[in-house]
Order: sequence, then structure tokens, then C-alpha cells
Amino acid sequence: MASSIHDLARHLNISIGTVSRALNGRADVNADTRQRVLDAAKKLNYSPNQSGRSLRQGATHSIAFMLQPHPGDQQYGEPFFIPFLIGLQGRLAESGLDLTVVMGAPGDYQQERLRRVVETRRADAVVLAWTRREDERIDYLTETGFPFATLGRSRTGGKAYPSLDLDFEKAGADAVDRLVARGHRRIAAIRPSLDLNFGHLFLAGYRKALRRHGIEVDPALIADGFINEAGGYQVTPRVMLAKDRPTAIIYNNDAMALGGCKALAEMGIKPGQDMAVTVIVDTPLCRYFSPALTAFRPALEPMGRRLAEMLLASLPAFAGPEGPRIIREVWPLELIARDSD
Amino acid sequence: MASSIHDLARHLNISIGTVSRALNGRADVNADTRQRVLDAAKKLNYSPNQSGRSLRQGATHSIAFMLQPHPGDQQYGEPFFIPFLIGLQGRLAESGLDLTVVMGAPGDYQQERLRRVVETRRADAVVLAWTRREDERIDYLTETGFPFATLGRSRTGGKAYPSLDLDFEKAGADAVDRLVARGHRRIAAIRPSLDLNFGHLFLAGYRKALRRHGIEVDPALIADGFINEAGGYQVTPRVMLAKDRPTAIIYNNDAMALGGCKALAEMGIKPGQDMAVTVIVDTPLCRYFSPALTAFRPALEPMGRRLAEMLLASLPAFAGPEGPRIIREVWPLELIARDSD
DNA sequence: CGTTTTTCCGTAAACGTTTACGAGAACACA
DNA sequence: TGTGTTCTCGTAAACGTTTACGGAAAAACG
Repeated sequence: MASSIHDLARHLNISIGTVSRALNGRADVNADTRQRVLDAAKKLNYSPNQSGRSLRQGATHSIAFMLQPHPGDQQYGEPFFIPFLIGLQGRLAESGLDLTVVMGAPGDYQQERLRRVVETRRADAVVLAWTRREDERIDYLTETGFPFATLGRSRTGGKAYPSLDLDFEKAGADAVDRLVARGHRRIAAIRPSLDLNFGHLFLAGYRKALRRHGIEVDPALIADGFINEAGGYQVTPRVMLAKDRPTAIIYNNDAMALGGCKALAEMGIKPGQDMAVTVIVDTPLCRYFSPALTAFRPALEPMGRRLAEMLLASLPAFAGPEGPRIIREVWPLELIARDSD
Repeated sequence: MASSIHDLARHLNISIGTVSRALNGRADVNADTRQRVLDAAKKLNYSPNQSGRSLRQGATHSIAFMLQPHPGDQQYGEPFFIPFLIGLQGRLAESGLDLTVVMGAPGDYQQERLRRVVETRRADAVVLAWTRREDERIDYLTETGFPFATLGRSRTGGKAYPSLDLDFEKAGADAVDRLVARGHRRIAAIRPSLDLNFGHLFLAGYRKALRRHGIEVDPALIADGFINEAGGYQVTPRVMLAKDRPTAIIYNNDAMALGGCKALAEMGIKPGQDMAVTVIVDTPLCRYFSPALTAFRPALEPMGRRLAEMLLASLPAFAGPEGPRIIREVWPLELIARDSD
């Protein structure tokens, strides 16, 4: 069916070794025979069997991205990644690497799936997202020495791996600054209840900024819930019960903000009018919601490209002459002012 | 580093053949030795090298989904797929198959990428989406005999492959019926200008329903544009120029509807008030837009599961005792009435 | 006890590549 | 002519599996 390197060799009356060398552009092959090999390859529609190559070289030439839907979050969490993935695959393709997204079922925190990818050597490296403060995936990968990079930081105990994250701390502080400048002093913060690292960072920035403005941090104004619409809907009433009601709410997440606005509406409170609402991570939904939600926007596609470069730099096979390097970066979020605050 | 079947064999003082047989559950191996092998495998943390297996068996045990961002459509088209992919991978996993999403750059219509997947035998089958009326990918796959299934139909000249599609024709007709019942007679239709098959189906249903109601089809009320927000924004004014203005617009696509609503707003026309707006394929954006858009919703996750089953039934290695079967199905879209019409 | 069957396992080939090694031919140089 | 160098290519091993085949040992049978 599909032609192998043997067919090619037989057809040209030449040894398979020479064919392989010609195809792979090695120096020790006559320019003339190389051309003949290339022509024949095109004619016979030959392309090398990936399993064969991988087996021999011990490399798959593909990078795995672990995509992990959150439970009940089928709609929101992942669109976020598409532009990122476009950037990632674009850069990887330039280095001859494929990007394969390995899907998991919602819920299981992909530890098992990750093991499979690593142990069966389906990829040369993996890219992780939704990093947690304590992330067993990172522990596992560093232990086994399998190459990886993360979108998002973690609380790493001195482990070194390429990572690119957004400056959620600064965004949290910026959000507070902006609200204070507009006269607010009772500012609530709502974030996901999971151990997701960006939730912690956001809250740290929020706290720091409040203190800087001489505003006491009121625990009654801080809450967390499921990272989806239902979570925002459930948890918003809680901060509204504070004896001194908030006049502004910062949501860490678009889905939670949407659920929160629904809860506010049911209390007769109009976002952008009776209540300032800010979202940390912008998505298309923020833009089209009514009122349009003020949000902080990441540059997802460039981030994808950049993380690919960082990962490549850490791989011996792709690193420059100076050898592998580990890079970590934190990128800013851009404020997009809209109508909700 | 990673343990191979040889390590296992050496450790147990047994031949690799026996180890392999034990691991693969073949009958001709003593129950006792099998247990010893399994224990050792767990202890040495052994798992088979995928490249080795694939090479020997001629099968990769993975299915590829070709994800193709549309140009300028980084935000809208793909979230659509996530629930579908969840269903797809869920069912495939039950049969021991991995789902890998191969990303393409926006723009190139993935013919080249598809070739690579097929020729380098990176997957045992592929799943296509965004089928066109004339689809060269389908031609290519049927010619080469590579197994595949499609989300969406095509104008197949007698070619047989598993496919699952939504009943866009009926949705188009239903949309018209509903608008007519609400007193509209000047109904516009806006769809993507690409050769995407669902655009044709939608329009056919639209036309048929109009005729059934004795309403003449006015070409001035039919337009197409880029399948993104800018496209909807650009093309909407065109139908508004008809001498007899429409009182309702059906959009084939959420992004185009959003752009269209923006155009309408700039003309001082309020969707849901001065103009009925209906969208064929529902997404979260439709729900959160203001006014919330009436739309037709697909059951994406079950569709994913179903298409996986259909694909499996067409693969000799997975088909039941009756042998491979080719199935095609068309699923209904459910009307979600909201505020825009 | 001899013969047949069954059970279990080792041997080795095969999948399609890449690559270290060596050898023959051509060439350069003295 | 003899020696050393450079080009080019063939040979064969290796990557980690699976599996057809055959054979030894054990069991069953008469």
C-alpha cells in the first residue's frame, strides 16, 4: 500500500542506506544520486513512516498539549486556549514539530493521561496549562526528567522548567487602583475555589493594592466558588451579605462574572450602574455581554509563540550553541475599559 | 531510562516473547508467570513503547481530529467544537483509542496537513469538520482508502463514509416558519460565503419554507460574507438596502449575527424590537448577548460520542461480527427561543 | 508403560527507519 | 609508482515491539 524506503531503494537499484542519507540531506551522497532519490520519492509519493523514525531516533517530533476541560465548564474555559494554541503550533511547525492536543474527560485532573503520554513516549515534550499552586503533574514531570513547559506558574520548590504566565497579581492591583480612583472603597473579590495558581496571585495583588490605599481588607468581601457560571451565581450573594455592602466586584474569571451578574440582576442590581464589575481575564463573552464587561486581556497568540520558543530553548536537540536554557516570563494583561464599571 | 520489555524479561529471567504474551493477555501463558510479569511490570513501571507497537502492528491506536481555525475567526468557530471533542474522545477512550487534535494555522485549508498525517501514518483514522460542498479532503481520503468520518455532509458522488450532520435545512425552514407565524413576510438570510455545506443546506431550507408560505424569494434579501464578525457587519447593510426592507434576519452563524447586530445598532435599529434576529447555530455568545439571541442548538457532546461510534463501526478492527458498516445520520437542532425575535 | 494431546515457553523474524563502520574507487601528491 | 586523502556507497546493527513456529515438558489416555 504505502511505499517504504525499501520500495524506493529497489526502484532505484540502490541501497536503503543511501536513500535514507539522500532524503535526510547528509553530506556523503553524490549530488546526482540525491536528485534521483528525491525525484523518485516524489514520484512514488513516499514519505517516511513516523513509527519507524520515532523508534529508531527515540523522538516523536511532536509536542503534546494537555487540554483539560473543567467539570461543568464545557463552554468557557477552553476557547481561551484556541489563540494560544494557534501561536504555539505556528512556532513549533517552524521547527518541524507537530502539536497534538490530547483531550481528557472533564473532571479527572489528567495525571493519569499525562502518565500515559510520557510512559508510552507519544511526545517529545508536553505543555501544561491551568497550573495549580501545588501541582502533582509538575512534580511528576520533574521527577521523571521529561521535558515540559507550562502556561502558568506554580509554587515550585526550586525546580527549573520553562514557564510563561500572566501577571495576575498586577492585574488584581490595577483593577483595585482603577476602582479606587473611581471612588470605590468597598471592593469584593471572587475567584475560583480550586488551587489554581492564578487565583492566588490575583488575590495577592488585590490585597496589596487595598492596603496601599489604606483600605482594610474585609474577609467578608472575599469569596470563592466553582470556576463556572453556576459558581459565580452561587457565591455572589455571599459577598452581598456583608454588613457594609460592596460597591464593586472583581471577578477572576469570565464565566463566574456572568453567573454573578445574573445573581445581581435577580437582586435588582444593575452591573455598571448600581455595581461596578471588573473581570480579570477577558474573553469574547465579556465584550458581548450587556453591559460590556471591563476586563484585562492577555495576548494569547504571541504567548503561544513565545512559550514554544522557550520550550525549544530547553530541549537539547533544538537549543542554540550555548546549550539548553530555562526561561520563565511573566506577561502583562491589558486593561480593556468597557461599560461595567 | 525508561524500561523496555527486555529489562522486564531479564529481571524475570524469562524470554521477551513470554513477557509480551503475558502482557497482552494471550492464552498460551501460565497463570502464575503472567502474574509475575504483571507484578514486575508494575514494579519496574513498565509501559510499552508506542513507536515500537505501532511499527510492529501497523496501527497507532489514535484518531486524529483536524482542527482548522478560520482566518479572522480565532474566537468563535472553535469553542463550538469543544463539547463535541469531549464526546468524541470519551467514546474513543472506551475503545482504547487516543484522540489527538492536530492544529493547523488559520487559513490554509489543511489539505497539506492532512496529507502528512495520512502519509506518515500518525493516526489510524481522521475526523474532519467544516465540510464543504466540494471537499478535496474527502476526495483525497476516499482515493487513498484511509479511514475517516466527517462532522457534516458533503456532495459526495456515491462515496461512502461515516458522517454525522445537523439538519440545517430543517432549521432554516423552522426559523422561517416561526418568523412567519409571528407576522413577518420580509425575511432576510445571511450565510458564510465559503463553500461550506451547511450554508447551502440552510439556504435551501429557507427557500423551501418561504415558498411553502407563498412568499416570493427575494434575492435582495439573501447575502453572504466572511464567516466572522466583520463579515456580518459588512454584509448586513446590503440586505437593508432592499427597496422593501426586511423585518427579520436569519444568520447562519453566531459571529456573523453579532457583527450584524452591531451594524444594525449603528443604523439605529434595535434587534428584538425593530428587527427580528434569529441564529442557526447557538453558542454561549448567543445567550449572553443583549438581547439574547434566539438560536438553534445542537447536541454537541452526544454528537461527538455518536460519531466516534460510527467511525469505530467502519473500522475492521473494531466493527462487530457483521463486519464494517457505514452509517450516516442527520441530527435535529433544537430551537432556543430568546429575546431577539 | 507407550502414545497422544495439551500446556507452556523460547527463538527468531518482522515492522521501517537511521547511522556507525568499512570498503572500493577516484583523485591528489610526491 | 606508491602513499594518503576524499567521495560515495553498501552492509548490518539497532530501536522496542508482536507473533508464527517449533519444541520440551507435562498431562492425559489407552
